[in-house]
Amino acid sequence: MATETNEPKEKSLNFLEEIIEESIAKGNTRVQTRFPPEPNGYLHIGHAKSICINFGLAKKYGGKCNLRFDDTNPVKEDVEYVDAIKRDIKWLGFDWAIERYASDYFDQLYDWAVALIGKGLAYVDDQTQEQIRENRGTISVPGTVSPWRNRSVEENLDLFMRMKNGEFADGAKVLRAKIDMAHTNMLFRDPIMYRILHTEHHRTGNKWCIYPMYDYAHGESDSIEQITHSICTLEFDVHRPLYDWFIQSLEIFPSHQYEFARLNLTYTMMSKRKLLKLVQENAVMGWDDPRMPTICALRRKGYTPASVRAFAEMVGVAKRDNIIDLSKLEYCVREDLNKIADRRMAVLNPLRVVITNYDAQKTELFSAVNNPENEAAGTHQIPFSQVIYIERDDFMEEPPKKFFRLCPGGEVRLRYAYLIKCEEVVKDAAGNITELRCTYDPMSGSGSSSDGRRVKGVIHWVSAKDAVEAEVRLFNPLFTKENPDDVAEGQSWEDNLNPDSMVQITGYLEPSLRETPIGQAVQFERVGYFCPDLESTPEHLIFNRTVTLKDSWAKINK
RNA sequence: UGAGCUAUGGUGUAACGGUAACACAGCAGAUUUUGGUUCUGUCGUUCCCGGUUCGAAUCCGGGUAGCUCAACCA
Repeated sequence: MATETNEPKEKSLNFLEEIIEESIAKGNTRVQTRFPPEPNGYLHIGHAKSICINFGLAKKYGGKCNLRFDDTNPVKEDVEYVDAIKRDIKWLGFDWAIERYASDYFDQLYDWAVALIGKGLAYVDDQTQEQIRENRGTISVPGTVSPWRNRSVEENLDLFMRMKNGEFADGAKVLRAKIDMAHTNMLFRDPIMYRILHTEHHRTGNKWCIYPMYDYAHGESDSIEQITHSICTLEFDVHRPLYDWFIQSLEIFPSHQYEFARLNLTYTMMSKRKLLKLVQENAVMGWDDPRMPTICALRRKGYTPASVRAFAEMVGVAKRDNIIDLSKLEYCVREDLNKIADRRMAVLNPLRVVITNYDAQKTELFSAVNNPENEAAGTHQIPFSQVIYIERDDFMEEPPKKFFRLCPGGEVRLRYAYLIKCEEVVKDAAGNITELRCTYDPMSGSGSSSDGRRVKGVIHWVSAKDAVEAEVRLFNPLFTKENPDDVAEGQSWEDNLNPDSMVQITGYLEPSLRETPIGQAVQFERVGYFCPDLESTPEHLIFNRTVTLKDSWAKINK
């Protein structure tokens, strides 16, 4: 009886899940991943994808995901970033098995370097940075061997120890792996393992003046933590052979690296280095400026963690370069907010309306549902009086044929309140509309009308004397270029900055909006989703636009 | 001009030799106390050329295009 078509369709696996399931099939049932940020900046939506992948995979296969800070370069790193990163991961809804730092492994890493020297696989090089660069060759021409490459094990051991002891200045010497200066993979041309940096480290202080490079530290850290699946982005693909080389040379736990394509979003800059520059040059208000793609900025704008997770799920995981429509992210946010956000009325571009046959002294309260999609959300009261504001866009003196809202002689429903009819348009000397004079149907309060007529147009409004004035910020993409990361040579991001990325206006809000908690988005009817800003106070409300509604009425104008 | 990675609708992601699917965007319509939400319909010669096969997005050969790599960054 049960037909095949009714069977729930099995969700297909992404390539990482396939790799894991294959290894499980071979008997390797343990799954251990890690999320390894460098604490040199704030996490952004691209990291959110990586977090969802790493924590998601671990959860799906009954494994664990570690948080490991890749803090091998003290000149760029800071505890400020460590704290922010932890906060953002938690906000996204994930928790790590253990928290580690590459710097926890500095002693072990040093011992392993000594072992590699002992095996004749590493040597101390006295060449200058420039000489090393020149002798590395290029992509098509082989490198040149260092004159120091054949030092004895004893001499290397002695020199490396003295490097550690602080006998040499920054840049005087480096420790290099001895591999192949003619290798087609540039990373195999005797990669640098340690450099001298007389810099205080945010965790180890002044204990070390030599610091391991990424290639030497990362795989080993994975190995120490017995990571089974070390997942990173595509640009690390060329590093994998070196990752394997160190692990094999050291004969330690064989972690493996797998690469996926990083997330790109239209009109969004994703390069951490460039984002830092935006902050440093005050092009934005800070890392959590609502125009930034950082997780803390999304939080400030009122995005929900669930919507970001849904987005990560929706974009999938693959190995080809991609650029995802920003509309996809916004869809995920709206989808979530549609279900949970309360509706409120707010007028952002006010037009004064006087209801001539309504008692000037009177105030009525109308009951409005908080969320038509969720009855349990309840209702709230909205004051109504003789003078109200409506949206300027909701009135047209000469309406096109399919315009359903207010026009001279026309009638609309004020949401939750009366039907009103426009009797007169008041203009100033310059011909600008300054006020509408309308009459209302006293019998139309509960959704009915005195004679059973119905109108097609329903508009939002606020009572002028009860309205709360608030700063409302409308955010648009920071960049006009579809892919701002991809700037031409010699061109800077400034050329692509959108001058209208932030528009600040004064809005008139219904009084209940005073009680909206910071960071919680509500829907302003027909306008979009907004949430109170961090800097909002009861005396001075600031609302940020979270995301717009689908703007289907705009096309009626064109 | 070396090596590696990747090619499926406007954008993403599936299909694992058997009639190319899902989502977003777009377009059209229905419902609606907001034109939102919800619902329905619609949109493709799988980068190219050749081969294997009854049958190819999938396998093989050869092209082409895009991306990555020449920090004492990660």
